[in-house]
Amino acid sequence: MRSMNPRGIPLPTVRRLPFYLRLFREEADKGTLWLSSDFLGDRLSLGAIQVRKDLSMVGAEGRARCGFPVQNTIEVLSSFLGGDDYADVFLVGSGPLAEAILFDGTLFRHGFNVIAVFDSNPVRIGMDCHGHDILPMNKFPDLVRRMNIRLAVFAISDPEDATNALTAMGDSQIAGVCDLSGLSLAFPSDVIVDRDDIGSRLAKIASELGAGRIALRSGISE
Amino acid sequence: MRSMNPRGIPLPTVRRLPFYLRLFREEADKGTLWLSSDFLGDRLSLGAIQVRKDLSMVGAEGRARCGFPVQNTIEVLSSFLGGDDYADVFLVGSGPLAEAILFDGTLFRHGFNVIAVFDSNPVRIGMDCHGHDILPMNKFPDLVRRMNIRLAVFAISDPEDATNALTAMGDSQIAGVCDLSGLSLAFPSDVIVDRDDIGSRLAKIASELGAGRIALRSGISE
DNA sequence: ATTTGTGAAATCATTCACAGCG
DNA sequence: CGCTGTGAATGATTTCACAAAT
Repeated sequence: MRSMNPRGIPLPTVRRLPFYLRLFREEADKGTLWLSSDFLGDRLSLGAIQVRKDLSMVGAEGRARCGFPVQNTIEVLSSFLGGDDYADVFLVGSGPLAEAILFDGTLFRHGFNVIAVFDSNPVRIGMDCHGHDILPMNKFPDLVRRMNIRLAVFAISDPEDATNALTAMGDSQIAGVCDLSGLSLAFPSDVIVDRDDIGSRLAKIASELGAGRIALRSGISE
Repeated sequence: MRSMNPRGIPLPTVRRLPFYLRLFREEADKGTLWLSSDFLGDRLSLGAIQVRKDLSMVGAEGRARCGFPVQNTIEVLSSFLGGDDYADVFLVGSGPLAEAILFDGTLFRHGFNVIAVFDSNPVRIGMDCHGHDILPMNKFPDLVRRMNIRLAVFAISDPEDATNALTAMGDSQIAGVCDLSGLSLAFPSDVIVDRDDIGSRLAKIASELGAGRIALRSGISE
């Protein structure tokens, strides 16, 4: 029953981990002591086997007939997710999208902290963005180095402001960026970029649905 | 469990398509006539081979020594992405996240239209959300059916409001949901749900950095 | 009787190697 | 040459089948 997988955890698994953690925490608040992979899978629209594989990857152990112990699994998951030095992030952008990110606390709930907010638009510098002073982009590289920040969220959707901000980031030592701008910005090639936008997600869902229709027509069930 | 799509196009490919389309359109505005897979790959942090494979999947054809014809490829891509009946979507939620989505026009730029905005919080009903009347959730199922809507974006992050909204959606015929709430909501099992939040994306990036992993060329990810 | 745990198999996606064309 | 096109190889992830555990 002792499985270990130190490193080499599938990326899709890593992305699901925060969801498990939150669900475990929710249930902990209700006083639940055990959660089965079946229950977790139902709630997260995943197969039970996938859930068990994922949890076994980070060393979480369950018990036959009971499921996974809530408190212990929370510890395993949160230490895996939060136990590194990637928890502090910079937010680039201070517009509606950036505000939404700060406002709804998604990052915070995942154990990430927005340490500072930057913008390339001179008009916004010095203004307040949910309790953060908006800093000019030219301070970005130096602060990244001095505060040892590795991750940034990029949330400027105006193409011109975005390009300016990108230029300012170019010289920095930032290691990873989550780009929500929906633009095709040419980040330096040594930066790990994770691009996303809602349009592309909807395109994906639409495509999956298209499949459903075909499957129905050809009588392939499931 | 996971179905294939109409033309057997890999889901990750489908998610990259909108990014190609946007880039082609940008370059079209500049008067560019041809784009090489090399150029596209650089801009999107993808390998050139991946770009060619993706484009060939939707039937876009390039020309040796030149690349892909800008106008024609735009037509191929946009007809593939927009040429179905999934372009109209409902937006569930009217808070900061929902406003951000409407404001920065990400959906619109990808060929999706937000047709109506709903909320489960009685206080918000009838208020204005970027030009849309906020409708009560109890109208959701009927309007889904009558307007033949298949996709919804779920953007309520308050757990109680979210749960109420979900209940109201339960009876509807909605086929796919892009859930931005970051909550673990139990959508009906016949609904295709695309769950994601920024926290989970950062966790993924952090993991790539930490494990010193491949990261061959990271890019638009699933 | 259920529910976890896991190697093996299947599925899915990316990258390679090289053919073909302008 | 430079660049596209694609079957084959590789790699990654999910699912299966069943053993082990309580």
